[in-house]
Amino acid sequence: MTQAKPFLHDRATMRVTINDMAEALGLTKSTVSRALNGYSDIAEATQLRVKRMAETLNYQPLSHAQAIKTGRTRSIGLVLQLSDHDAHRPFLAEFLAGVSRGASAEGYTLTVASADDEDHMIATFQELLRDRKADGFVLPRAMVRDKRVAMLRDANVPFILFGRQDADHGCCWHDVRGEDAMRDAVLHLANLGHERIGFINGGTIYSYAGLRRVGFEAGMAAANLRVDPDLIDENVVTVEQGAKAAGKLMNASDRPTAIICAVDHAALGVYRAAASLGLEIGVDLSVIGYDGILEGAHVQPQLSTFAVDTQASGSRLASLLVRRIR
Amino acid sequence: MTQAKPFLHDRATMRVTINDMAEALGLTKSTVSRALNGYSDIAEATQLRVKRMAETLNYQPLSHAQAIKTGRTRSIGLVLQLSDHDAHRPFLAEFLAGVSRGASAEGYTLTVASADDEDHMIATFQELLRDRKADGFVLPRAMVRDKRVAMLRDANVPFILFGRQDADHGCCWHDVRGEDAMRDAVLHLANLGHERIGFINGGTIYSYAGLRRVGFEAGMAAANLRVDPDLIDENVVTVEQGAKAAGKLMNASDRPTAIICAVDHAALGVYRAAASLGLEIGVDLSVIGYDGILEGAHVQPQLSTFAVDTQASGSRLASLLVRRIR
DNA sequence: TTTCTTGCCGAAACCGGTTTCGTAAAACAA
DNA sequence: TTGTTTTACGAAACCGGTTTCGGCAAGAAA
Repeated sequence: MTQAKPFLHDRATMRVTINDMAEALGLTKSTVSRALNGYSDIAEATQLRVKRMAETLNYQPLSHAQAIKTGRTRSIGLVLQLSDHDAHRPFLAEFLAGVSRGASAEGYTLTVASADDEDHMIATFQELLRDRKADGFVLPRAMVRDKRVAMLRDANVPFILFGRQDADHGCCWHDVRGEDAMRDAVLHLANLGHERIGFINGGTIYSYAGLRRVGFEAGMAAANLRVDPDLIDENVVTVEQGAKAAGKLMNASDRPTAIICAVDHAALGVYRAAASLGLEIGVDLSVIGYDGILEGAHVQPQLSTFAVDTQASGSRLASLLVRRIR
Repeated sequence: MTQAKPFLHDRATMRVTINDMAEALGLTKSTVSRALNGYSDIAEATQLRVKRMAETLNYQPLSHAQAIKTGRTRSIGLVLQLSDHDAHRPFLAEFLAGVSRGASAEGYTLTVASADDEDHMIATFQELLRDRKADGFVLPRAMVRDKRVAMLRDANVPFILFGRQDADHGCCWHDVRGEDAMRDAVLHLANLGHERIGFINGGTIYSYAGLRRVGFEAGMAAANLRVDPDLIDENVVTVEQGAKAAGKLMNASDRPTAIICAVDHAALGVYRAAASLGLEIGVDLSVIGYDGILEGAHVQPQLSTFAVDTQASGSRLASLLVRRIR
């Protein structure tokens, strides 16, 4: 009259536990555990037998059951900065998709949190760590002086930056070489005969801005062109700011014939400014952006830009981080 | 010669455990646990004492330590559909930020995964459940026939839809009333004297499309206007599709003087089509969109649209789900 | 008073893993 | 053959919680 496991299908079609494994193999769970973790005091043959059984039974140890002893959850964390009104939001989706896919390819999951400001972000990190919600972190949008980096390094927590951290900070990063793009943009324009080339940079608190400026200057040097400080503006990331910056540049005694923008949204602002000045893009003024935002395809003429595969970067980042954690 | 807790600050500044609590209070950990969980067999006074101590010691039970017994991790899941090439990606960032903030306000965390297609998505759900990575799910972009809903309901897992599920499915949802917006749009245009009003709807596999069509038709009825099938197109979500659809509508024997789009990107397509037909938006043809995408502000004339607070929705959704889980 | 409840808490088992320790059998040395 | 290492596994403790069960003391009923 015994009823076998009544609510078997209630939620998650009843997991296979390590005890099931032990029973099926005629071993103790300690042996099973050590076999799966490759301890050397378990016979090679036994390890194989156990692993094969895990395969057929589709056994996967419960990550948080392990976590209580090991401290590691097999999950990586990512904290969104809400107040960050930068124009890059659209990419965040791509990026997250990439990170999550990269993580899951490594058997990890992605935990996403959000913070209002920098201090709240630090607190969020600490909470996540205290509650063991993340073994390591992906830090999008590396900054020149990055509080997150300082905190995590002090706490000895693995992390990886997206966008470089300058110089000797000795932490791990992955990035797309935006400076090369800037350099190529300059050379391309120079080849077309442009000599007065302006540069509208992004937010200088972020590492990428410094790098892209270096790239721009390198291009100018390579093309034997003088860098005119009047033709450079920084900290512009929105369309509005871009329009304003373009207005300033076009006000220079010797107008630029081309403008390179570190950020596509700024480039769209240049379009707008050009329109109000009665200038035709592509004729009176050339513009090159960077990012590959969708809006760029819907303006006339289509914006020349460098498309970046954010998703691939995210995925890459995740697997690098996981390897770092191990 | 004993060294007290050597690596105390190694990672997460050493958590307070339930044992610390028990010791500090002079109680057993079982009493502490039950006190915190409000068991009635613990004296009121004791419960208070324990809770206060938890406050001062900043004690928070480790969610995955609880999970191993209770099965619940205090985390909600969200699976991204990667193949979903819809134009709404930009909103995903907002949405995620909202969900994560809503979750953390309830003491929950957000686990994000991704899937390539619908089948993979189901598998992802099951894996997440099997590994107890999520106690419940937020399902963005409700579909008319939603496999996710079927699966999760069968498995008896709590979830909540964003965008409605039609009729009697008896599952929980939260949404923004897009149909009212469509209705208002029609009435607004009718007030301006428009009689030939076209409607370009979104993807009919999603619930929102049906609703918005209903809203459009309601508006037409309220304005005493006839709905002309030739002035309706569906399943258009990209700019390109929008341009094509607009071309079709403008080819009708009796051209529309206004077009309402269920999706902003489609509206941008209408702009494009109008340009190639030599029509001026706002003069020869009126357009109203829905979503409030940023690009809408950068076209001439600015797109009339309904801005949606996706982040607030996400946050709302998360707290509703958490309450459902409890 | 004695007995029966009831209230309140401790002891102990348990969840699904990991890790330390001990030990029988096998392998090697003497 | 005997003594000594290894090898390979089992037993048991542990991680940080939850939950069942049992029992003592105080209050109520007899």
